[in-house]
Amino acid sequence: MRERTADLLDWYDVHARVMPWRTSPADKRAGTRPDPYAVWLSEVMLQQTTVAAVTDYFTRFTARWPTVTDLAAAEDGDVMAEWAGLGYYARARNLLKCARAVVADHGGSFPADHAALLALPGIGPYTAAAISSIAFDLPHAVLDGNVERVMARIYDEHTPLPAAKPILMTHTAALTPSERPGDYAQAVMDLGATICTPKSPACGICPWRDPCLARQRGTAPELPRKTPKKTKPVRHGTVYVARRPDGAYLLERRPDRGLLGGMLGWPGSDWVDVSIERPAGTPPVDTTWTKVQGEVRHTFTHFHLILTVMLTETDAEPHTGRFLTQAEFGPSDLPTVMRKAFDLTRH
DNA sequence: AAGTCGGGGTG
DNA sequence: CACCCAGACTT
Repeated sequence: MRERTADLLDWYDVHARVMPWRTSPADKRAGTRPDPYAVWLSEVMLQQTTVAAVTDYFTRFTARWPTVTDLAAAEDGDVMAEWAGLGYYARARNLLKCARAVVADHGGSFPADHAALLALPGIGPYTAAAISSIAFDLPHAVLDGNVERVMARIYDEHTPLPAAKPILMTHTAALTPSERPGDYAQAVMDLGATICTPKSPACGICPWRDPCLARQRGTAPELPRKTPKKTKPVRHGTVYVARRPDGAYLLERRPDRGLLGGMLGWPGSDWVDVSIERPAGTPPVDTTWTKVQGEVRHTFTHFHLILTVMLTETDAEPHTGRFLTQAEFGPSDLPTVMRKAFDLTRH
């Protein structure tokens, strides 16, 4: 299989997808080097997130903060607001920590060293290997969901994930070339995203069609095997949307730890598993509240949520949170579940 | 090893 | 509806 790496790189030379953060093989041959800041920022955004969802966020971030030094100097709230809607908000908090560590400890340049990268906040095994190989041409192997699927298929590996990870890592590490390790990594991921897809893989046009054991044995569509997941429970809660006559809204900053950490949100009850009656919590302002018609339905990683939305217009002093003026806040600054609650009040 | 942590696209 | 995704971090 080792000699097949060249076939994949040849395929990548022709079929590499164009992305705003990517340096094409042709540009690299002409002497262009990838920007480690762009590689890092894109790889963090791409953690468990699709290319389509990331593209606009990447463009806005690099326009607003062109270098890691610019980002390190940004206000926390501005970065969280710019990240709003992309999800996994710990990434945004760690993004700032990492940028500030690069400035404070590495002179404002990302270290060209796998161990040093791995020590930075928000950079785990995948992202450290991705930056090492893509930005610095260091021969480290990346193992993401795409690579797992491609390796499980070409080696017809039936051990279920995540137990199979070490085996699959051994396979892709053995295939990673000392020349163009970053292009190899991106090529396998492109292959997984466009040809070796989870369902109905396009084996007929795959550059690894001939050596692929799963294609030979007809097992490709059922690989990789995974240990079954638990079903998501349903939780209920209530949020309170208070609007002041001047158009300001009552919001609170959620604690850094936990769900939607560091993001703005509406005050409200805890979110609890299905109960006899829905949790109402304590209204943040003593006034008359009106139940908004309908409800908010939203699904997080490990539970479904149904929210009751209460609405009022008041200029009374709140017990919690702070009224943010129209200049200080827009609905796009909110995580999606909170934006859904806002939208419900506007119907 | 298992649980926490978003959101959108796909079938 | 469930599944998938260029995973990291905590316990």
